[in-house]
Order: sequence, then structure tokens, then C-alpha cells
Amino acid sequence: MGTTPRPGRPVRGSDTGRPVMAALDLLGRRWTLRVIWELHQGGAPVGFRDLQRRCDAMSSSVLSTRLAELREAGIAAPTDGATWHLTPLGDDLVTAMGPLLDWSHAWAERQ
Amino acid sequence: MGTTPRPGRPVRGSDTGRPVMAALDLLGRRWTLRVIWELHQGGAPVGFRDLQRRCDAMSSSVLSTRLAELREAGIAAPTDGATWHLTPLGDDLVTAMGPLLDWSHAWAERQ
DNA sequence: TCTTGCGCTTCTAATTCAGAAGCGCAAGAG
DNA sequence: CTCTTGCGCTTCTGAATTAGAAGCGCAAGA
Repeated sequence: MGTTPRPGRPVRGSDTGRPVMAALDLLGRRWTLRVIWELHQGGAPVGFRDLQRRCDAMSSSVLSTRLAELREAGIAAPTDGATWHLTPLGDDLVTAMGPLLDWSHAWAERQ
Repeated sequence: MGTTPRPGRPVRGSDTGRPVMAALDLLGRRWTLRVIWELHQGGAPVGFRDLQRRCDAMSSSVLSTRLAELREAGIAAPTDGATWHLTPLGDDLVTAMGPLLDWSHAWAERQ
């Protein structure tokens, strides 16, 4: 498995360690943004297979990898060994994604 | 070449056509967020090779693909056939990414 | 006991990305 | 004019990532 990007360390595509670069690397992996999004939508902790279904049947192998990355990054955490939820940091990230949601609507109207 | 996600149409990973899903698909491709970011940082229009250098020598083939996608999505545009710049919509997207930058700093301090 | 669904891993094939090489062009140097 | 340099961008091949099916061990019902 690859390395999970962390602020303060060189990441793929940037050796400066600037936090935003680590964030762009982590979040720019397939399904990562979506997994975070769906974890939030659920509200309550979400199980693995349920989460997989919410993400339009994404590959279980990739979901497993993404969850491990998000756990290492402190964004998501296993609740009781059977479900997953966002950490406070993860919730903050979703909040930070809010304007992006608004933008996507503006984008939709422009087409 | 793959298809560029557009709001209102089914995209990879979601057949609902919800704008946010199209956005998450488009932005969740490698280097996409970074390219947008660097196009903004430049301020003035940026040339292909210059942009490639700013993105830590990312692969030219992928940069070419990403620029085509961003152009189709109405986020970036060729200035005069020799440089690239963000459209107003692209500028809005960077603005929408602002909170994400803030979050990455909070993330950095948590580690 | 038998089925069902769970979290998650493991495998192989398809897709995507990386990195080097190079094309055609234009601008300057000699 | 010729030669070099750098440009935007494409085209290749091998490497990395993702997709998708199959299945493991476990637990809770029927």
C-alpha cells in the first residue's frame, strides 16, 4: 500500500511539505472526496458494505485502502470495529467542502 | 481519452447527475486540484511547460489531458493559443477551495 | 444446521499515470 | 540563411493504480 500524505512531510508531487500540497495529494485520489462526503451524509456511523453501496458500488479493495488512508490521516475512524465515522477533523473538512458544493451548483447552471 | 464529467449527466461513479457528484469526479482525478491551484497562483496566464514545472514536473501527457478536461468543463481556457488561464468559473472554484486551504493548516497542526 | 449478511482481503485484468523522446513551429544568434 | 533554443503538445512503453469478482472467518437468525 502507498503512503498516506501528511502535512510537514514530502508528498507525491511536492517535496516542500506545505500542508495544502499534502491535502491536495490525499484528496486527489480516486473516491477519497466521495467517501468523506458519504460518511458525512450518513450522519450515523456507516458500515463497510453500506458505504460501498452509497459510493455506487466502488471497488471494495479501493474502499479498504481509502479508509486506511483516512484513518492514518485522522479524518475517519472505526467506531466499534464494525462501522466508520468522521473524526471532528473530518467534519471540519466536510464543512470546508461546503463552498465547493455551492460552486458545483453554479457550475451546473452554467452548462 | 476519457469523458469529462459534467453536471446533469451521469458520471463515473454516479448516475444521478447531481452536480456535486460530477464535481467530485472531475476534481478527484490526479493533479486536477493542483493544476487549478497553480493556474491561480500564477495570476497571469501560464504556459504549458511553465505550468508543468510549477506542478513539480508532472507528466506532460497527463497535464495535456487535464487541461483538455478543464477546458471542456469551462474551468480553464487557452488565452491566445500559447498560454492558459482560469475562467471566471475557475476563479470561483479556487475561491471555493479557500476553506480547504484553511483546513489543511488545521490538519497540519494536529499531526 | 443452514442460510444470510457482515468487514475485509486477495487475486487478475483493465485503466490510468509516469517519464522519456520527439514533432512542428517560432524567435533569436551568428 | 543556418543553427540553436525553447515552446506547446503528442506519442510511445513500462509502472502504478483501480476495477471487479471471489472468497475467508465470523456472527446472528431460521
